[in-house]
Amino acid sequence: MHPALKQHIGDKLTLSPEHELLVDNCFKTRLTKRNEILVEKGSIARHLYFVVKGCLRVFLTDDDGNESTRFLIFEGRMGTAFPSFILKEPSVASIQSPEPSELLVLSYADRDLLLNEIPGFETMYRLGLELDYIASIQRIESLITMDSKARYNILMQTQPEIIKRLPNKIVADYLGISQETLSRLKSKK
Amino acid sequence: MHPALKQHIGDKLTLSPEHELLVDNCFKTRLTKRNEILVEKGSIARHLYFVVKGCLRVFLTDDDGNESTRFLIFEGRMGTAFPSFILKEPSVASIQSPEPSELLVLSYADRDLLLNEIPGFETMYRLGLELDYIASIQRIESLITMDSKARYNILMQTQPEIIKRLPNKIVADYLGISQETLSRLKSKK
DNA sequence: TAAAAAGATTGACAATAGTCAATAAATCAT
DNA sequence: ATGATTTATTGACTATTGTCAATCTTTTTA
Repeated sequence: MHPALKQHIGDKLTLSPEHELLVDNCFKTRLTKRNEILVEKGSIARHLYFVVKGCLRVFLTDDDGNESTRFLIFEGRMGTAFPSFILKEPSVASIQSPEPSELLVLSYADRDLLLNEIPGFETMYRLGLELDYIASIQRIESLITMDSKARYNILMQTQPEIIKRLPNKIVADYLGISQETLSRLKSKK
Repeated sequence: MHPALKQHIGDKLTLSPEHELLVDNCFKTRLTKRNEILVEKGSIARHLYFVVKGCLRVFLTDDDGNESTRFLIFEGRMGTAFPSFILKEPSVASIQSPEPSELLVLSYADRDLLLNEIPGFETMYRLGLELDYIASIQRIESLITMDSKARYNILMQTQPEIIKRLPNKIVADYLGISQETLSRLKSKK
């Protein structure tokens, strides 16, 4: 099994050699180029992605070409266009890798296989889901209670790698503001 | 078992008589008055709530007394101050019942008991969690991509009961806008 | 049912953030 | 390395939304 994935599982789940092999067979390695699109808006997101190296960006585009970043997924974390993946409906969001990336890809069917076959896997998955849900609740909170400057400061405290690694444009639409506003926040503060 | 809870479980899970009794013993009925506080900000949310009648409001307050509604939970749905419940940390949010309500209350320990004892319970719980997570993702999307009028229109389409049943002030801070702005949206549109 | 409290609306103004446009800086690809 | 492309910054202006205050309406409760 890929060491990064092994580390991700950590002590949350102890796998027998057979189960470890099963996990290993379900996750397929995929390498992407800078800005490569993995899921096109309108198609169904059929995979979960574990980021070994690089990052993924789940983003929305409107008719005027405006983009908004829904989620960013960095090393050691899993994600996808979740509503599409779960509901098996065409995705509102697209997914790209803003940096050249190494991914481990798990299909929906293989996720179900692991959930059904490996004792404890569903519990581990469910605990991860709870944490992701909590993160999204906290993002909602910041959006309904704070102005753009406060949201920027929080982001700087909690996920500085987003600000450091990604272009302003992406940081801005992740915060739900224009890149000009972000540029001004940075110089004023 | 309370018929509303039975309906909620529906065909998602078939319970043996013993397990049905177990579920029934874990959920305790609680009646609340209008605007009664169930969880005070700063305390730990130790329960999950299933709403039989009425509704619950999970909301944030700042030092100036401004309120923001994080979630609204209506009949037939479950919820709580989720980050506090899961992480067992003091809650940033408070919970109140804006209407007189009938609730079925499940403690953290009893939730774990059901997760461990009843085959299929964790899967049902996990599927519910996925749907709640999806709803929160869609809320994030509306907050980062739409202006207040568009958010109001979406809310009108998807959850008109919020607009019909609850005071403007709560609708407004659920949308992340001031009540004056909401009032103007309603008259203009 | 009447008085009191809470909620909703409207106006005037202020503040925040967005848009468009021009320029500067940084990054990429050959 | 250097020209080309993308990204970032800044200015001027506009639009949206928030705040404060006054008034009107509805709801609650004594």
